[in-house]
Amino acid sequence: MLDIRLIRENTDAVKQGLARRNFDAGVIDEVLKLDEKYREQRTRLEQKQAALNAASKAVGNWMGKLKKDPAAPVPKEITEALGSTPKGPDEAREGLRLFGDQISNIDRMIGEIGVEIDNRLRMVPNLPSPHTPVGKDETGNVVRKTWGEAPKPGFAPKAHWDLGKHYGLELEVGGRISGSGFPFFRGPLARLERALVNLYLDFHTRENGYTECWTPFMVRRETLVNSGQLPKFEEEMYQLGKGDELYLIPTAEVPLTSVHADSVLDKDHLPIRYCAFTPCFRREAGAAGKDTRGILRVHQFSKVELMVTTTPERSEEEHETLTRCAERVLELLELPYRRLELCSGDMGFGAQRCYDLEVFAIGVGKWLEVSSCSNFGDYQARRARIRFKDNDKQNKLCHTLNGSGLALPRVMIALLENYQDAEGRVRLPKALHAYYGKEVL
RNA sequence: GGAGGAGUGGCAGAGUGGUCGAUUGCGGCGGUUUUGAAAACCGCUGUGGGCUUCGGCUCACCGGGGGUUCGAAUCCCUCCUCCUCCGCCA
Repeated sequence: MLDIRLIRENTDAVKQGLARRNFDAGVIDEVLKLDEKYREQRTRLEQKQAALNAASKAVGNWMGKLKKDPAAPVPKEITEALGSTPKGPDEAREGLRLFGDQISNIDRMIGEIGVEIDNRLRMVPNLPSPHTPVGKDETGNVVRKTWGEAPKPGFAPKAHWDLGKHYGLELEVGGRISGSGFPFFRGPLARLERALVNLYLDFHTRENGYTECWTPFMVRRETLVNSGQLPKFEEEMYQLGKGDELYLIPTAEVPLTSVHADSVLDKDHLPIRYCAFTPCFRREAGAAGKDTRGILRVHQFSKVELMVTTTPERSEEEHETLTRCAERVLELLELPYRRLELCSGDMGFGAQRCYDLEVFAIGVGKWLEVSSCSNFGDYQARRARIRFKDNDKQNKLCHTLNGSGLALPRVMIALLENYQDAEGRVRLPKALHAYYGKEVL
């Protein structure tokens, strides 16, 4: 979430940033009003609390003295807290009890205001970086680079949903078992899935210095709040019932971001780079009917995720590096792609800057998003309390970044469609030969 | 699933109702000593928030939440996590 102090002190800049995201900044004024009230009451509470603490301490001393001298005077702390002089210790205790109740009431009220502020703040997206192009929606995205050429076969290329039938793409089976959007692969595609995962992980761990992680696929609600999926995207999430209160992860970003939640990291250990293979579960609630043929958009898919925790000074640089790591996978697979820089209006909730990688698949004739590389700045770190000890010995918030490296289904689509020949054979790129065990699918 | 035990500052580990935000050790920082280093000795060393005349003042935090009490690390309830043993099962 955003820094309340930033909102307080740079209100206009915050509002302008949010406006670039088409976010109604009205909630900012509400937050500011609540914040003012919060601080006002907090000061009041602390004064009373201090008086009570002093008086409570004095009670102990006083009782000790009373044992030796029944005429020991009432300590001034008690008189000050109560606003009057009690006749004896019993009256003092009774008075302090009431005083304490009063304090709890204020405390409760402050707590409620705090929750109100938090709830609102959690719904406010991150501010776009100054580098982020300004735009309303996906039409404002900017193509930063294009790599490779889409093959131009001398025949009409088939889409993967037709081609895939020969290689074990059995959507009806998945549908029967679980429902639509849960693909079932038998034989070649199942093996290709495994080959791709291995290639990705080997590449990122051996060449790019990422540490491989294996994470839980179900997480607590709190974990989703840390990385920003909740409370905003409740309807996207699969949740387990029967009192388990667990959610299926929509991406490995979720568990990976929480690895260092609530900790102060050693600056010398940064940046920390993790990669993890996990299945991802998404309801895709908002995207009904859009690009759903074949395995273009599914409820369960595999992905290798890259995640970096670093210092603010390094995050821009790490963002470029991370994006390059994802791009190089596409280059290894010799698939044509382009890098889009998302504009302010199209960026994900927590991102301050984001690149999407899209691969071109000739069967469907479309650019398909296979990776989204985001720099979250300190937005996630603030929620998850991920900090580092800086040279000046201050604890500061880390910056977090992540990106897919890569998502499987759409890469499979591109492999099938771009590498097909007139007879429907699919010749695999060199990098996959050893992993797949054959040169053709 | 059953029975026990434990969660305290960067780490280790005291503390069972008041003067404890917390003894001590290690680590870290600064200093004395030394040609330099080590050793020894001395001092400092948690986090988050509010107020501030920027000198400070103050509140909260001993796994999370709630309660008892004038007062809780300490007592009670509850949840979470870890460990040990038993059972069951990949």
